[in-house]
Amino acid sequence: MRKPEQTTAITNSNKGIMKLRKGLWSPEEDDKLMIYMLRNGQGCWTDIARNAGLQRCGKSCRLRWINYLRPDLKRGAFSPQEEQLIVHLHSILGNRWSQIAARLPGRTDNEIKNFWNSTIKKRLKANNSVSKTSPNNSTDHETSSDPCRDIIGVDMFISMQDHELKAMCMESSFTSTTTTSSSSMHNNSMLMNGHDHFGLLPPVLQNNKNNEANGPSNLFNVGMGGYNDCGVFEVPYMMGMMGNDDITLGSGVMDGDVNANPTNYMVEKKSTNFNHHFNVDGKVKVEEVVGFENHWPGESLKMGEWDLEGLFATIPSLPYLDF
DNA sequence: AACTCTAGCAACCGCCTTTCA
DNA sequence: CTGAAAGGCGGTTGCTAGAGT
Repeated sequence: MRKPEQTTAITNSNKGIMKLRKGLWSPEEDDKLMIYMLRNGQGCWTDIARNAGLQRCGKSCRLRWINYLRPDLKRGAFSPQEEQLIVHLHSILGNRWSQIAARLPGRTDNEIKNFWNSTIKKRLKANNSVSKTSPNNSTDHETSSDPCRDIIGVDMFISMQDHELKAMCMESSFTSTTTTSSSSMHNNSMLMNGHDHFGLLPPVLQNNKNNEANGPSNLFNVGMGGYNDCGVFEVPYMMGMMGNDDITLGSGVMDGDVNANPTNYMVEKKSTNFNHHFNVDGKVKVEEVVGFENHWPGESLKMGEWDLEGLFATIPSLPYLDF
C-alpha cells in the first residue's frame, strides 16, 4: 500500500503544473470516482480523472475502479472451487492473470495474481519439499505433467470432476457472454437448462448467497438476463448489499421480447450507504452501473468482459461448452 | 507490553499494444 | 505511415494487521 499523501507534479497543457496524488485512495476520492462512473459511465480515463475532480492519473483511476470500486466485484476469500479453477486455468494459461480473471466472475487479475503469489505458490513450495523428503510420493502424480497436482495436491485436484468444472464454467459464462449478444445469451441459457440455475435463485443471487459464508459483501452484484426453462426471459437482478438493505432488488420476468433490453431497470437507492463509504442520491440505472449503456445488444461489455468462446476455441482441455 | 515476523493485498512501475490524429 | 497518447497487463513494492515470541 502507498501513502495517500504522495504527490507527483506533472505538466498539463491546459492547466499548467498539476499535482497528481499517489498512494492509497481516500474515501472521498472513492466517492468522487464512483459517483462519476455511475453517472457518466466508462470513457477516457484521463478525462474521468479530470472531470471527477480527482488529482489522479487516468491509469490510477482505472486501476481503482477495476480492482476495487467496480460494482460487480465479488468480495471475500476464494472458494475451493474458485481455487481449483484458478489452478487449472493457470496450468493452461500461465501467468495471464487477466485471462484467468475473465473466467472468474467478480474477481480481478490483481486479486488472482496476489492470491497465486501469496497462497498457491507457497503451497507449491510446501508440496515440493514434501515430495522431496517423502519417498512415498514418487507416484505417478509426481511425474504428471499437470502442475495443478503439484500445487494443490493430487487428491484435491482429482476430486474436482469434469462436470463440476464444467458447471463452474457455465455459471461463470452466464454473466459474461450474455452481454455480447442476445443469441449468445440464448445459447448460454440453453446450457443452463438442467442445471437448476433458474431454480430458487438466479445465478448471481446464488453467487451472493454462497458468498455470505465469506462475510458480508458491501457491493451489489449485477447480472444479466437469460431464458428460464419455460422459455421466459428473466431480467437482471440487482443484489442488495448484504445486511444493509441499501439497494432495492430489481428483478422481474419479461415475456416474449427477445431483444428487450434487460438492463433497463431502475434501482432505487434506499439509503446513502452505498459502498463502504459511498454516498449517492437518487436512482441509478443498471446500465450506468455496469458501464455498458449503448452496448446492448450486440456490443461487447467494457467491464468484466468474458471471452469464453475464445477460451474454448483455444483451450482444448476445456471442451465442455458447445458453442 | 514490546518487538519481530509474515501474510495479504493495494497500488505503482514499466513495458507492450492499441488507438487516433 | 508515423508518432503520441491511452489502455492493458504482469511484475514488483511496501504498508498494514495479526500472529508469534
